[in-house]
Amino acid sequence: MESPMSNPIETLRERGLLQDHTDEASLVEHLATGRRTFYVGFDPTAPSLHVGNLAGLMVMAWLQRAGHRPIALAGGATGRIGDPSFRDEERALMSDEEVERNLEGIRRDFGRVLDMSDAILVDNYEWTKDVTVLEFLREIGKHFSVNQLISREAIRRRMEDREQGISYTEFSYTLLQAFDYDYLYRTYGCTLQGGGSDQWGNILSGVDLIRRRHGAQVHAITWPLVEGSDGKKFSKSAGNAPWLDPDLTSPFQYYQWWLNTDDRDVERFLRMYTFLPIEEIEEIARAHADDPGSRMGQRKLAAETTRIVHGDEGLRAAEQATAVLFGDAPVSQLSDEVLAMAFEQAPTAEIPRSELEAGIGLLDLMTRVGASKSNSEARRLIEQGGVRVNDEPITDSARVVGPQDLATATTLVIRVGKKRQYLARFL
RNA sequence: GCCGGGAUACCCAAGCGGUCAAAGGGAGCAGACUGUAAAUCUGCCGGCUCAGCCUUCGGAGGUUCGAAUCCUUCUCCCGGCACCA
Repeated sequence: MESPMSNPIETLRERGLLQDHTDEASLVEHLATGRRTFYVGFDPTAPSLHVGNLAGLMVMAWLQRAGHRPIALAGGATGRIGDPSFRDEERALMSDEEVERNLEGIRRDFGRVLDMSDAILVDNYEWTKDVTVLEFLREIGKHFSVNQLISREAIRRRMEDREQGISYTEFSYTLLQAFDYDYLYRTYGCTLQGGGSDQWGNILSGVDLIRRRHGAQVHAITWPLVEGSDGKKFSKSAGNAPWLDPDLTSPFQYYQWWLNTDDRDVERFLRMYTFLPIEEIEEIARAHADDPGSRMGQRKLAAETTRIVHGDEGLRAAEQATAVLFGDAPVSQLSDEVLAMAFEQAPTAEIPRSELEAGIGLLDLMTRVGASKSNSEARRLIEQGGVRVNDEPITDSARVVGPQDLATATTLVIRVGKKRQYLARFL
């Protein structure tokens, strides 16, 4: 923990974590003159947070380091509604069980990045579920002008889209979020809300609501929505954004994901996703530019981001697995123990030894290990020359593996392309 | 409730009786190049016991030698109108 900073806003700005904010002078002053409480909300739309949520966690961490108290809000209520902002489609409502299950995982994720001994964790379902419609309309709805709401870009876009439209439910989303801010203001003295830049409108709804109901000025900040230079690298739909939960994405896989960062994004991401001093980052960026082939920027980025989420232990495992699976040494020269370690980090399957003795079709094995979704896909990969067993390229899709193919006493490595590695262990 | 529009593979989107496992784009995957980059080029991209076969075009049924394409019906989405209050 660092000593409190007088101006965390400036820190966020130089970190590339600041997009919009309410009046800077009063916001800076506010943060400099006392320990404040702020909140950031997360929707429980998935069983874990992923790197797309990391910017928010980093902002929270910086503010926490500056001596302020974070409230992590899990959107159990709002998540049941669905935020229409900049979505082109009405979101499907999630079941209660699904929301509950997701909240569990998300709670754990906060602890990976924040110091939870000085943080508050809330679920807005708690204070929303018993509010009556009448009460809500009288106390909250009264303060909102529909004229204003429909002029908002996020909503207007949906209203103008003849194909989609917007339901009253989603239209009300911003009121609910404003209600959250109002509640946290009253209950915890929360005076700052942060969110991705798409949340700017929703956050301001809360700021306005609190001014109207309590005559108090509270604040808002947003950070930019992050995209890789190659487009939608961080979106879940791209299917490759790693989870923070090590059970869903191992530290090794997490590390590898960062290691594959585009050159153009390295410096920006070092600023956003690590706590390294700016000077050090600039130095790394310079060194990286001199010799991009060494990818020292990516290495540093991967190391730091992995450490933040998975700790020193996780980082060590990731680096060791990387050394093993991407090292120069033929896998057949590795010890069974070393491979077993990597085994913990890469996608794997355990298979009875007897099956190996009898001979297993490579297509079948690939599918079981997760290297392919189907035999057809496995066949294609082999025919395209993308598959190796240990270090041996395979071109025969009818190939059957047996005991002689083991790299070590119990393990065999299936490699697809240059980056994907799968282990099969025979016990 | 009525009228009209729509539902196609991961996403967008063609198709409108056979030549459709289904154009095109995006995403994704593999190969070449390389730095486990970027850009570019090439191939793949429903499944299978893979020169062939099987299952797909919201669900169910029907017409036809033959349907993603026609008919009936159901579900859901969108828009307009009406009704209720």
